[in-house]
Amino acid sequence: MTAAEQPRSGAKGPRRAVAARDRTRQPTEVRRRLIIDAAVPLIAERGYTSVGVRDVAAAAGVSVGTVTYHFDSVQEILSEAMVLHIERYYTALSEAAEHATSGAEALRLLIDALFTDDTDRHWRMWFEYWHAGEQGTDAAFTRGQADRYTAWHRQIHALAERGQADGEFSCDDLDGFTARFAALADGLALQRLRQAPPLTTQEARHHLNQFIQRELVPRPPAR
Amino acid sequence: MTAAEQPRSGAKGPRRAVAARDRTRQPTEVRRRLIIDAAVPLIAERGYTSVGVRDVAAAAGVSVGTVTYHFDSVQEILSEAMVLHIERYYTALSEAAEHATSGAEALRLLIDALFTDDTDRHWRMWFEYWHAGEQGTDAAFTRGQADRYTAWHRQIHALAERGQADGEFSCDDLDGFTARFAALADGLALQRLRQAPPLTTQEARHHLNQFIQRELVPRPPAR
Amino acid sequence: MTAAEQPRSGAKGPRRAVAARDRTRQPTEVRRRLIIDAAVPLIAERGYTSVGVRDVAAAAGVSVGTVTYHFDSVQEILSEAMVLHIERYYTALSEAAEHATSGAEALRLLIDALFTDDTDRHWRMWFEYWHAGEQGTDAAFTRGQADRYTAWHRQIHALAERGQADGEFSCDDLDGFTARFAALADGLALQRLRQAPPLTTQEARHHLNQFIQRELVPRPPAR
Amino acid sequence: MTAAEQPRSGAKGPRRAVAARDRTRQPTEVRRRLIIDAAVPLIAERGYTSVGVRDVAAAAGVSVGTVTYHFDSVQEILSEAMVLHIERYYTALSEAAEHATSGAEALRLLIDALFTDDTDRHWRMWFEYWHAGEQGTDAAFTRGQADRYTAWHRQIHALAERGQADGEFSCDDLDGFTARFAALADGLALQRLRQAPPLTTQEARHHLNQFIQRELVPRPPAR
DNA sequence: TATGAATGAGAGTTCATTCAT
DNA sequence: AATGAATGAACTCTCATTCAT
Repeated sequence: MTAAEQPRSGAKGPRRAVAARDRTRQPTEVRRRLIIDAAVPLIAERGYTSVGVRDVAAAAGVSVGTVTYHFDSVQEILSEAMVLHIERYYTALSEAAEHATSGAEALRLLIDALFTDDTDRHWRMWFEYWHAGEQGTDAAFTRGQADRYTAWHRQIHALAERGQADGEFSCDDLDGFTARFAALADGLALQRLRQAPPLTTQEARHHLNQFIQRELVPRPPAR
Repeated sequence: MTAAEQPRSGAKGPRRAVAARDRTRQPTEVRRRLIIDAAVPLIAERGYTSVGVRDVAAAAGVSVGTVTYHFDSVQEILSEAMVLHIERYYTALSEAAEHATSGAEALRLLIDALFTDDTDRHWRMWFEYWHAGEQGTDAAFTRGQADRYTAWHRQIHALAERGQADGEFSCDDLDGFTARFAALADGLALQRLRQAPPLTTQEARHHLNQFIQRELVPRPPAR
Repeated sequence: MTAAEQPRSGAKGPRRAVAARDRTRQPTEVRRRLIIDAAVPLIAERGYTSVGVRDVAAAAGVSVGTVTYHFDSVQEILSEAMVLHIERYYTALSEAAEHATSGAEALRLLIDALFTDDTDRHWRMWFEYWHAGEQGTDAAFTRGQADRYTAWHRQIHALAERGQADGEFSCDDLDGFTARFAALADGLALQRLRQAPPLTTQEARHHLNQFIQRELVPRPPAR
Repeated sequence: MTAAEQPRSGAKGPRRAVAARDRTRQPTEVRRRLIIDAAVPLIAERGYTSVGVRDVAAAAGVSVGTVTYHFDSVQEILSEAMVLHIERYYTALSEAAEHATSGAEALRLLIDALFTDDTDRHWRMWFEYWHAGEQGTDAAFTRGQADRYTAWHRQIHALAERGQADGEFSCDDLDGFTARFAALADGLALQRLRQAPPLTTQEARHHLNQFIQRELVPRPPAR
């Protein structure tokens, strides 16, 4: 899934691709997608500021010319790669929550999906995405970020609302809960990625569960 | 407010240090410090990946040669600048908490100091620092980050412990509280810096206060 | 403190310049001039669109980094090189005319200086300069061109006026004469550079002399 | 007026031919001509060094592949486009002169046709053509240029000769007159295209008419 | 005949680092 | 200690050309 390893052997010479290059032709949309897919792990591993067209080209198994033929700039590639990955992640989270039979269970499933052993790269990417918005990027990118943030908040909000509507628990400040939940998740991810020793996924989930227990007061099932 | 820009209107050729005449000699440590101080605002504003030796030199009013004379690499300058700034910030937070007469008040003061109108640059720097650890940086830097994180946690822990010892409130999981508090603070800062509209400082403080109210159960003063 | 030293030792082929490069240091203004001087013949021979930084660097005996250190862009180098050369040429023409004792003689000397065996490169450069103004270049460049054109016309005009004032010849339309003289000179240069067989310098001068004979009616010396 | 621009608003990825659907097949000669015709205005507007295969393809409404299928190189396209345009122009000039009933009138008509409000693009193209011969171009191109120059001179020469044969005026040096006339026309065109303020078409014609008045001494109609 | 994806050499530019002064 | 000219590797991007379809 990650790979994209390029032998890139000792090859000092003309730096040809390994064997006689495939030179397989792909419709633009397909090739674009292949390139973006190849860029995702690079960004997750090295950080978007350290990824260049040559890296992407090598990872995608095409020439630099091919990369620049399909994209207007590196920025475009990196942005699309980050966005693609982020959206994939959120889609996965949504799906996890959809299987629930109640709001409370949905939140629990969401928490379980938020921190597993292979969500680290997602979080890494998420913070790369976050950091990329800091400067230099255009308005569209920034707006996209804000939109994604909003959508994520809305999803949390909806689940909490559903639980409340179903009478599972009560909460006097749904918006506040949402903001705190989202913030806590982000902050725990930071701890997992930076602290030594890192927060375990289990601990991260535990903290979130503790949190909702305190914020969402369980209501006794209607008699 | 910070700027340090070079007017450089119609000028051609290489940029030069602003004041070339006052070639004041400074003891190494003094000069190092002056340079680092000049680098701090640059990083906060542009991000550390966008700050070069020339920028630092210009901001410090010295030549590039002077900068590289005192430092082994750009990395060194940027690392030290970030560390310096972070430590300053935490020192300020500590001092804010020290004026308290009780653990509970100390936590409140800490929260007040965490989000004010001029803590944005500190948070920005904090996330730059955080992001810088992602890759490329050496072990020492990474260790320093972890240490700083630990120290910050210890401080929160100590305040909570103090409150508990004084019987102000009770908490059955001080370590857990600490982790969640730190995470929540980081996550709220992320929201403040990226969301549209941004979280206000007031809201951020409110969320933290709500959080400790729920986590630290107040105990009636001993009769 | 930070280290992060890159060994960088094993460097396979550092690809140093041929011999131990001089690495002679020059004040910016001197180096700029050396580079521009090196660029002039390149432009005259290959045309300004075919001259790149690497060519200029090689011709000037410095590295590309040195070239870009002293100039903001290739455009800047090429523009300055063309301007420098053009101005040198016109200065030479002015000096040639200055030695004359009368307006009529001045015009003859001017014509002699306009077409000699080593004015071809000047004309070539002139047309490069002319062509460079066609598009893409900024307003300052275009204005400079117009100014230079005007100055050249003024010079011709002044000489003709002097001859008329001295009673050497009469001309009822000095401005018209000027425009035609300048145009004829340019047009003859075009023929010299492109026609097969090329117009000889002698022929070019002859045409100009014929022209002034027809335009400037000699007046019998006052009796 | 010419444009041929691609709207290409927010589009990402490679540019495509405008109308991809009407993949009409054309005999080689027809397609070549269509492509060359499309290239002409591009050269006149941007200069031949700024015109690429993609531009030509877009302007011709075909793919890059089609362009390179019909031509061996960009140079070939641009050369042919310039030649085509130049020849068209000279043909128009010839026709203008043909309607005359005498050599003198023919010259006047020629002058009128040389500078009108829509000859600017022709002159621009002419100088592009001229400049293109400077370097890089092959022998055939250079020879073609010389031939065209010669033909143009021959035409002027013929008209002057006719006038002289008809006894309209006398000229003791027809070759010299021809060279000067051609040179003057070129030089005036340069002034029109570069001077600020530009020479008006009226002035340009006036200068040429003045010139022939001085060079071709009118002879009283035979009694 | 026509297409357009693929290529790679080469362009201009940036910039951390070196080092003679 | 301080300077700033010099360096060259590495970057992104352009573009004529190739070629499978």
